[in-house]
Amino acid sequence: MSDRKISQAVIGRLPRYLRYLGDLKDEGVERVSSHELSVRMHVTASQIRQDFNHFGGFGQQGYGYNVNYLYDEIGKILGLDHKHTMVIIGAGNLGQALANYMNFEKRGFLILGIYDKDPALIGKQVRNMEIEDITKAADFIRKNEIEIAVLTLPKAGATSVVGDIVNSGVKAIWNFAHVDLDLPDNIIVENVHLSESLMKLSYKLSSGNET
Amino acid sequence: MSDRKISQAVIGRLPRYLRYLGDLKDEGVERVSSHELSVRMHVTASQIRQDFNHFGGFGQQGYGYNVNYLYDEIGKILGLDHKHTMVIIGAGNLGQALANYMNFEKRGFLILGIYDKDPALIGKQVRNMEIEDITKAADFIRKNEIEIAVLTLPKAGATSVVGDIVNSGVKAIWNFAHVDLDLPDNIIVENVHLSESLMKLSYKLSSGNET
DNA sequence: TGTATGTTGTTAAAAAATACACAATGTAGT
DNA sequence: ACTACATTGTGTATTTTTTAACAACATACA
Repeated sequence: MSDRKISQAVIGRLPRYLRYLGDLKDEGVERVSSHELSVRMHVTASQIRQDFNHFGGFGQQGYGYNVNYLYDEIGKILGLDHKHTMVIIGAGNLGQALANYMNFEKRGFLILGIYDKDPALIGKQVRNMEIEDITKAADFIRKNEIEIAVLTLPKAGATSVVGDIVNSGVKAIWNFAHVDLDLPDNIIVENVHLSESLMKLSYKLSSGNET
Repeated sequence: MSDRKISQAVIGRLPRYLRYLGDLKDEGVERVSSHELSVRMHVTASQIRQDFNHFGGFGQQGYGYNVNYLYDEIGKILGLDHKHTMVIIGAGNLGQALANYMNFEKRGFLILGIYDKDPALIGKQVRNMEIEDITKAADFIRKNEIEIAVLTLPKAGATSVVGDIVNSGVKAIWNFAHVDLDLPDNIIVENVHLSESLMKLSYKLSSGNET
């Protein structure tokens, strides 16, 4: 119960629950108990129940959870029950890779534009789109009420471009640039810092050897 | 002090400290106090001091921290004071994008091979490498004592390939596939689940609107 | 219908992470 | 050398997160 602020930790676990429930669905499993799920996922059953209870509790005593129902409910919580529109800002290697990645579309994330400032890239075909001049991005976002801007630019470019993008009314930024964007509170930011992930890996490599 | 197990939370913050210290270096700043840093980074000064103290404390009372020294020390903790070797398993869009991403090399992460099973990709030039048949990967890892395998494969491919890779003596896996790899304890795994990141973004979009 | 069993939702306890507070100690200026 | 000031390292308190425990309730079978 309670609509109190859900902690980041809980939210961060939801996509993983969804993935395992998807697997169960594919296996044709109809019901699952928190205990069974805990064994599969290597977490405690208690945590699973606590997590689900933040949203009201989806189970039934003596029965467990209905896999399909739970899958749908978590999907709704994560906003996967409706479409989201995105544009990619920065058509370098990573930007193009994301544009080509089909799975986002399956989940309802539609990529409607890809932009760059490099004249050598503008006009190039990527999947079903043509890379356009980055100066046209803000206008496109405004006209089409795009929700999400994906920032796949080098550090320097990111900070200079982000102002225009934000002013165009975009609601969220999926940020792959190596900077912490300083944005108004109403703009949602989700960072993906690949190099930080790699450094964590490197830490584990180095610290593990000492033992 | 103390070499007790450092929590994931602390380790996860180190790369960000490093980034800000790098910025300070670039600005020519010689010393910084935990308070100054806390203002820049939007965290508490207390947390900064606590974090650094896990590794012995790098500061001086009445003075603060020497930027260059602290930068180097954190770099060492993260294992950035020596080179790391990697191969990329899966030469799709993402694999190629990572291969082309120069910044890893600057940090000492050397990409020495890229592999795929798709005959249409094998032989293709990516940066300074040629995509090779995935069946050759394990041998190359063994001979060259490669530390890190980057897994940029679809789900199905990942699970079938990972056994050979692990047997070849690789120490760590940087996993971009949408699976939780079930591996021996001595293998280090760092996951990058892009779709989970996007779902978190989506959650924030959906939950924010209700308020 | 009744009883044994299974499993949740939820309360309570334990553990972990974060923030506070300050003595100890160094700096810098006179 | 002395004093005023700055800032760390660290012990303690607070908050958050995780785990354990169990009453309440549904199921399933006799």
